[in-house]
Order: sequence, then C-alpha cells, then structure tokens
Amino acid sequence: MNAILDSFDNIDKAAPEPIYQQIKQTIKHNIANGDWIAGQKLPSENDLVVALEVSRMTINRALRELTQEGLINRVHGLGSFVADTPRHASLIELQDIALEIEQGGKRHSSRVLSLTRVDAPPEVAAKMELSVAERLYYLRAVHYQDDLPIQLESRYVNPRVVPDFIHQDFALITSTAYLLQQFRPDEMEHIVHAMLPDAQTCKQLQMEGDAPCLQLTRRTWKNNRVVTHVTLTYPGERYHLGARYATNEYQLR
Amino acid sequence: MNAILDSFDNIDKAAPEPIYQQIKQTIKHNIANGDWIAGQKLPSENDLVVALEVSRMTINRALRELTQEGLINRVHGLGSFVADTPRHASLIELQDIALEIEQGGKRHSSRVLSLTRVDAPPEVAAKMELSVAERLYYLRAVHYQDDLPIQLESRYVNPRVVPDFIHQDFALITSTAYLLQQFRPDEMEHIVHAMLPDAQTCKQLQMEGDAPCLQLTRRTWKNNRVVTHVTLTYPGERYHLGARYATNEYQLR
DNA sequence: CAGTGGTCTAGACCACGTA
DNA sequence: ACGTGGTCTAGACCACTGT
Repeated sequence: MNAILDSFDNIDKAAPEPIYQQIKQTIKHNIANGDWIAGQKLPSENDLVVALEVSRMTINRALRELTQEGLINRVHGLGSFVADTPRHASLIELQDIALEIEQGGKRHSSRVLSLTRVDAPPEVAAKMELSVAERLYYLRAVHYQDDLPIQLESRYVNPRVVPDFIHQDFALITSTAYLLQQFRPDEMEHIVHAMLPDAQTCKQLQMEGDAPCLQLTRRTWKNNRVVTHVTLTYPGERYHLGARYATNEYQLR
Repeated sequence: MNAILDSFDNIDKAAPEPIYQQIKQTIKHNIANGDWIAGQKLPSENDLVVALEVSRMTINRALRELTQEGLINRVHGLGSFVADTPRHASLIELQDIALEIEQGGKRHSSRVLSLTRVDAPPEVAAKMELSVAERLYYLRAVHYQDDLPIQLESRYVNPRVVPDFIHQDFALITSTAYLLQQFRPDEMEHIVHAMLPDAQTCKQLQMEGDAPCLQLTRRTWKNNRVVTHVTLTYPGERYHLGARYATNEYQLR
C-alpha cells in the first residue's frame, strides 16, 4: 500500500516546476516503468492530498490532465485507473529523417541552407507562445535520400530552452537527433496539410511546380514551453505519411 | 468594451452544464461567428471575474482548456488572444465529422451522392483483403460546414460485416457514427497524401482546380476482417489534419 | 510601475457508484 | 451510508510583460 505512494517522495514544492507537473511526471514514470499495471487503481484524490500534503485542486489538475492525455481513466464515484494500450504509430512518432532513410537501406545526407538568429515573425511567435519581439534560432536545411531531395526542413528553435542550438554543425548531426539527445519532449503536435510549392521550394526539392506537397508542421513542448516549431515539406509524389495501430477507447468518437 | 462582455449574459450558474463549459462554449461561438477576430485581445481573467461574478479559477480553467484546444493563445504578462489557427481533424482518432464540426460551434450537414452495391474494383478488393469478384456497398457523400463543403467521403463497406449498411439513411446519421455504433473496430490504418483534385472532385468541393487536396485513406478492421475502406478528401486550403498529445516512450526515435 | 496570467490553498457542496 | 470524483469559491503569492 505504501509502496504505491513512495514514488511521490521526490515531489519538491520549492522546485521551479509546478507541483501538478511533478505529480504528472511521477505517475507517467510509474506507468512507463511498468510499476503500475493497466487497470490498476490509483490512490484516490484524498489519499494523495494526505500523502503529498498539497491541495486537492492540485491533485485534481494533475489527474484531469492525465485523463485528457489518455494515460488514466476516471469513473465518477469509483476511482482512477491506469489505462491500457499506449498509442504508437509512425505518423505520431517523432522520427529522425536520417534513421528513417537508413532503415530503408538508402543513404542520408543533408545540406544546411542557413542557420541564423532571426526576429520571430508574428505568426511564429504566436505558435511558439512567445511575445512578438523575441529572437529565435532559425535553421533551413534539405535532406537527401541517395542524392534525391526528400524533405525541406524549416525550423524555429526557442533559444531560452536550447541555447546551444546555434553552435551545432548540422552537417554532422540532424537537428532532430540533436534536440532529442538534449530533451525528451513531453508533448507534441503534428499538423498535416497540402500545398503547392513556391518557386524556391520547387527548386530545392527538384520538383515540377504543379505537383502538390505534403507539409508536416510539428511543435514540441518541454515543461509547458515550446521547444521548436518545424515545418517539413515533402514532395507529394515521392512521399506519404501513414500509420496502422490497434485502437483504444481514446481513439474512438 | 461592454459589447464584448454582453455575450456572456447567457451564463446560467444553476444550469446542469458546468460554468467553465458554458464560458468555453460562449467564447467558441464568439470566435465561430466572427464576432471575435483572430489576434483580438480577450478580456482579462480579472475582467471576466468581475463581469460574470465567478471565481478566477473557473475562468482560468475555461481559458486554459481553450488554449490546449488551440482556439486562443495566452502570453504571460500580456493577455489572451484569439488564435488564427483553423480547426483541424484528428490524425489518430476516428472522429465523426458531424461531432467535430459541431464542437467547433458550426453547423454540419451532408448530402448523399450515391449509395449502391458495386463490384469491387481490383485495387479496392486488394485493400479490403477480399477476392476480386466480391460485391461491396459504396457510399459517396459530401459534408458541409455551414454550407461550405469540407469533406468528400468515398466509402466501401464490407457487406459480410455490416449487412444493413445499405438500408440506412445517411442524411440522418453519418456513416462514421453508424459504423461506430455497430462496432468498436480493433485496428485501423491512416494514410495521408497530397493530390490535385479531378474535375468532379473540384465541383463537389467547390474548389479551384489548381488548389491541392489532402486525402486521408482509412481502413478499419474487426476480427481481422476489413470493415470499411474510406477515402476522405479535404480542400487543402480549408482544412488540416492534426493531433496533439503527450509523448510516451514509444513515440521517440 | 500596474496589469496579466500561472499556480496554489483550504475549504465547500454535489452527483455518482457500490454496498 | 460511504468513498469517489466534478466543480466551485475567495482569497493568495509569484513571474512575467510593456510603459
């Protein structure tokens, strides 16, 4: 009984991370480690209030957000339970383009077009949840699969979160690999849309102008701050995005 | 100034719906109606506390959830602003288009173009893991958001799994809703690609011919049999597909 | 500086599900 | 009846922003 609550010993009320975040992280680790099994009942909100000596609203927020994220299920009048089946699929994975290409038995190479500090364009600042005047790092690069361009990367990075980003050599390591080795993001968003490439994109991807492109825009978060906002443009004819997976409650309706 | 707050007159503290939900709905309607323009500053939390005579925590929850849903942006120390992000369908959930549109505060309607028995085209038969000679149900329909076409649905259904599919009136219930109430599929596949619409698609989606489309192809399985194979075509300019989620071990690398 | 959102508290009342 | 989560209040302190 106490063993279940022992994992909360590392909650630090003086830490800069909000308490509800620490509680969420602790529970996520317990589930990821397999310490908490699918279907297992969590301590009640009141149990946690007593054990952690925090207000019930704080516990409630942590558990409510975990419910939204699909990690636990809650039943009014009954309790909270570890959800089963984590979601996994390539469309929803954060994958390094270099690994992906090499897994397909081809050779990856990339060319950095620019790596600079820029003033955040207003629409980017909004997406990155920053005030308008902020300075950001900006990377533009093309990725090749056996010398055929396959992805155009246009990336903004929050220098407050990743100050050393601009000092890396992205001919040696992809930006995705670098960021993943710095952080394990705790949230991400993917948005896909279709567009017609402009002249510059056409040239960089060696495409005809009337062929459509697929654009994947990804944002990742760490501690509620946007780490990076990246737009990946793929030649529509040479690429598609897909995923197949077992369904769970969270994915229906 | 007061005009902005007048829309909150219909908040009813005695109603069964939670107050924070009513506040969210009111704001969603204000944005959907165009009363609140993208970039416009919302009343501050304290303004709303005074105007609605509710606790700040209640206001805060409403605005926080709207932020998570991407409808507003908040900047610490500055204020809350209407986001310009268009709504997007989910990439990993199987969602009913009608619910999705209505959640956005708009009106859904649909028109059935055809509902027939057809011989399976060879490429469809292969995708549905059936022998070539099989007969299938075929539904073609357009879905509208406030009278603007937003999705073209082209669906094959396996009659062995869903024999009554062809007897439904899909002006009354969407095919997705009908299928979900019949089954909980145990597997699904999503593939996204970009394409240029043909003349017929252009017409049915009221698009210009040179604008790209986004196509989402979905297959669902029940007991290892393909239930349905559906191609959803969206006007690329009006629609995006997206998902936001907490990351877990499986989604990195 | 004043205004804003981010978080937290210590209570409270209620609806739900099990028994 | 009891324990559970769902919601709400009326305060509070702090960090951040633009002036």
